[in-house]
Amino acid sequence: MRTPRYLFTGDFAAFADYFRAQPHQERRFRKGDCLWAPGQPFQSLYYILSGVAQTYTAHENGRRKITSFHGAGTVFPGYHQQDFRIESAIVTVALTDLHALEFTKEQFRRMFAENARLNAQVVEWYASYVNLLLYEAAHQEYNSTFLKLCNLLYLLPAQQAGPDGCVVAMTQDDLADILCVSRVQLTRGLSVLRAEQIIRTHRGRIDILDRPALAQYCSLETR
Amino acid sequence: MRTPRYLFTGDFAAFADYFRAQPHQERRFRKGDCLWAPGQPFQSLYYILSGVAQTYTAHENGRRKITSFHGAGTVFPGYHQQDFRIESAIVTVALTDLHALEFTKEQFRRMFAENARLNAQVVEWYASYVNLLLYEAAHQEYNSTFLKLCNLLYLLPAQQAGPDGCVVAMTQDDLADILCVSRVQLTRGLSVLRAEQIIRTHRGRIDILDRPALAQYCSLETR
DNA sequence: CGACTCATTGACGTAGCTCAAGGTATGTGG
DNA sequence: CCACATACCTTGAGCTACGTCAATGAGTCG
Repeated sequence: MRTPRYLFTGDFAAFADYFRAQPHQERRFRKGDCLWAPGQPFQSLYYILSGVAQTYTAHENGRRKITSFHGAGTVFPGYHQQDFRIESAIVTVALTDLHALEFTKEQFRRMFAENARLNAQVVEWYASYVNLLLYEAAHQEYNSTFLKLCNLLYLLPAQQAGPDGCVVAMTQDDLADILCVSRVQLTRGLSVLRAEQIIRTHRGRIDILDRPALAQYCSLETR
Repeated sequence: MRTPRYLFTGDFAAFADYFRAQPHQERRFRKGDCLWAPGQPFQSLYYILSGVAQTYTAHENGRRKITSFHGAGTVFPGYHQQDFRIESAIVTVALTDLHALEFTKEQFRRMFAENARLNAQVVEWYASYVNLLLYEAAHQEYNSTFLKLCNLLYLLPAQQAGPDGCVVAMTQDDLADILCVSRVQLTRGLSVLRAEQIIRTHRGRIDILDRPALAQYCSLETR
């Protein structure tokens, strides 16, 4: 049974050749670029060939919530026809140089209509995104900051995880923006884990030294 | 541009005859029944003919988060093939007597594969659910309890809203479980709105007397 | 080597939680 | 129709987790 993931990669890898053969525009973004101008509903979809992007929602009070990360072999944002109010607050920014194929909604609609395997995969991708959001809205919501943090550190490197020695390469500011907690409170949680030799902290990076011990702190829903 | 909705109705109304003509099992639930035994991943999907169901996620600490409501003309849960860990914590309970068509995942898969209009609608439904969850996880997360409450009261009757005189028929306990706040704190918010003649409170019911005044309190994302 | 970003820790204020007590509708059985 | 039980609602008091503000230290880069 699948646990939530924050980094999406490879979901649409099987469609790489198909996508290249369809009408599209090839796009290259520099580290730090936005994939589209913020402030309006989605116009286009991107199939990422290489690089990683980060998606966050800007709040009118100035804060932001980082929702997810999107790497090679995935399509973002999710395909749909309706326009939602909240889309104008969603920003997707390249964390590295990024190479992608851009499709208009209409181009994607045509592929969706003609390719049954593709539309089945779109639905699976949505289900997976709903799973992440449900985990955050329904489960993490009731957890203390410290438990939220342990859960996040456990889930983030899940796809690459060995028994020990995995790495979370992210600033504490960004971790705080994923959990919607203050950077200060996040640091306090990290110091507890550091004191117990479960993690080592660095500038822009956290090493997870003892994943089994970390798992002990996590909620049942997470392990 | 669409704002989030908590009550899903009619999304699949156009498919009523189609669903009836496909292999299924007809089911009737009494008020208070669960649509499926909690504790395992989804096995079946339900097309609701009449009645309303409530979906919530049980937290291991004993609390629960009410996610959404599902009325006539909708399918729940969303169709997909993967099994997610969190599904075992999701409960859907009939709030009224309820009449539905039950489909196995396999039966639904066949309809999904053969009916292009249906699979397009499944995607639109998912997009709409993601919109609700993003609103809660990314926007409401940063709002104070009072602002959360105003936003909720504004959105709940949105589909039936006249300029004034609409009604939220729900106990304060349930409202608190939607927002993941304590019942006590919710009551305090209601007393503020009551003092300003914006609402009137009753047992199991809230009348919204002055919707424009309520809107003044809501966040930009909500109006 | 200076400037900038990122990380850490302490002091303090407050929103929201828990506990507790009492009030008010609604339903039920005699 | 009344007595009683059972929700549901309201308000107060005290505690605490977490946010803000502030000062300082530690990596990294041009």
